[in-house]
Amino acid sequence: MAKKQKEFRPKARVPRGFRDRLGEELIAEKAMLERITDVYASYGFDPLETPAFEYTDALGKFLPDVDRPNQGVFSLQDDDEQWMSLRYDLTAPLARFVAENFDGLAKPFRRYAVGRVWRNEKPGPGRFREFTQCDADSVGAPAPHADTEIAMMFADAVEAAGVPRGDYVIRISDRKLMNGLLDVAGLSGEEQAEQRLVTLRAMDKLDRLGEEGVRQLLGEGRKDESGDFTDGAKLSGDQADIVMAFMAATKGSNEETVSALKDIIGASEAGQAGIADMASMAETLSALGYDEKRVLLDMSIVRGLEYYTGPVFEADLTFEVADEKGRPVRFGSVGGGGRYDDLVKRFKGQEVPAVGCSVGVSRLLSALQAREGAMPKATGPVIVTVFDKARMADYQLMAAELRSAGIRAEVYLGGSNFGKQMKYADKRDAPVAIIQGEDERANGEIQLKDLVLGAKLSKEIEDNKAWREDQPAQFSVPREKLVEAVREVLARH
RNA sequence: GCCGGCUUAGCUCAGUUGGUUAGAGCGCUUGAUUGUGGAUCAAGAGGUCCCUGGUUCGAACCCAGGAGCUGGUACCA
Repeated sequence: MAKKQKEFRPKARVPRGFRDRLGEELIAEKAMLERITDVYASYGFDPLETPAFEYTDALGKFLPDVDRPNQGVFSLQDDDEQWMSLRYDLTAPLARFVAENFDGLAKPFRRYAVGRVWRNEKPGPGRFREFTQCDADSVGAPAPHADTEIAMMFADAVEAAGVPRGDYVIRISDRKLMNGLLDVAGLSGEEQAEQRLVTLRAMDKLDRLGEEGVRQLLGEGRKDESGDFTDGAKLSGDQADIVMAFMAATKGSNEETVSALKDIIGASEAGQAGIADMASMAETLSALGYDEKRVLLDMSIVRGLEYYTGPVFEADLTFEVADEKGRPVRFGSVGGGGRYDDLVKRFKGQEVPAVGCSVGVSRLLSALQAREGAMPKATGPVIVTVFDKARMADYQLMAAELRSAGIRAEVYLGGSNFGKQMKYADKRDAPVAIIQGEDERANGEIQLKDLVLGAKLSKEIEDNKAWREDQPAQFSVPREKLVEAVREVLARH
């Protein structure tokens, strides 16, 4: 490299599907997480934290193969050649933890967890490759009572997160009901595995595609708006009728839904078991005051296909919001959960029943934000302006006094003149600026500028000169009254 | 993954039927105001016109490939 090369400048950019977050959003999310985990804790769940990485085989089905080691998950090979992956949810790590520490844990083991998870897939609106989940799970408790508790707590958590009652609904179905349906529809044979999958996926799309779209997917297939064709399940007309009737068993009342289900899939053994669990859950929930407005049996809920073995839940927002271009946005699911009796078995060989729920915090937060418009700006710190750098200690002392009184405060440490310092305070959303120049110091005083009031008054500003001379939002107080005066101004707004 | 649209200043976008110095609004910087943010006025900075290759005397514009964004769809533990 004798020749001088053009200096390499990396492009400053965030990776696809990831994002930077700051200020108000983080503060709001932290508060939301705290409210949710308070609910979990109040039900007797304890916190657990597990690492971001797990050995890939512990995580489950995504064993990296030579061709696509990162399909769905982010994976890398440790220096001992073992594959590790970033966790894609908090449930698989829980199963690993329980299996690893099984003998020492009180069963049922009840834990909640907050953590980031990563998925290596196409990002979309409101879908990122890194996001935060907030889960609670009971391990070692069989259906249906633990499931009922989770459903109830799930509703409480969504409400605590800030969704008013009536603006969400927890929809519940049961994997056993679906097995019953597949029995009755004659789809339980070995060779029909593929058809079963396609059928369940089609059912999951009822809310989005409507009856007509789902019927197409149950039959030959469906062409979407972009002209892309999706292969269908190729069911016969009779089979499709049964599936549609199953979903139509979803009534406004859980009791009616249960009774309608008996007619459709009561003939199947698996179906009966599912119906019994649903009936028990619905009855208990209703006795506890969780009626259909909060918890609704809904036969179109499918959720992930891999590990659920019993009841499955989904939390849906029922209000509509518009995006910044005025188009309606469907937020849909902001969390889910269900029963997974076989997850720990993968490690232990021994069946360990488990059930849990998960709130997608970032999604929920952006939904609430979209509805309520921009979040109220967080108030910035009090800014102590600097006139004379030689007297920095005086300014720092003022800030220190404010801090020990519990008020956020910072001394301006940039290099700019006084006008710029005011601009800085403005941009930081500071409520108050503290000013002490030569004159104030000589009198043992400081000036307080009420920036919030000033902003309000400035709406009527016409003559900048008069404005500057009057300084209506500014007043002097004795130096020793600093904290008291700031408190007073803060209390105004 | 598949199908479409888009990519020009920090942001929102105009423009060029292929021709010399590529524009606006907002924002930013500086000044009018050596000690006062938000109004007003003035000046200024800021662009590999997404990347690579091709066609052409000449490409930001046309063509091909790629990337990113976006909408739909598929998958989603």
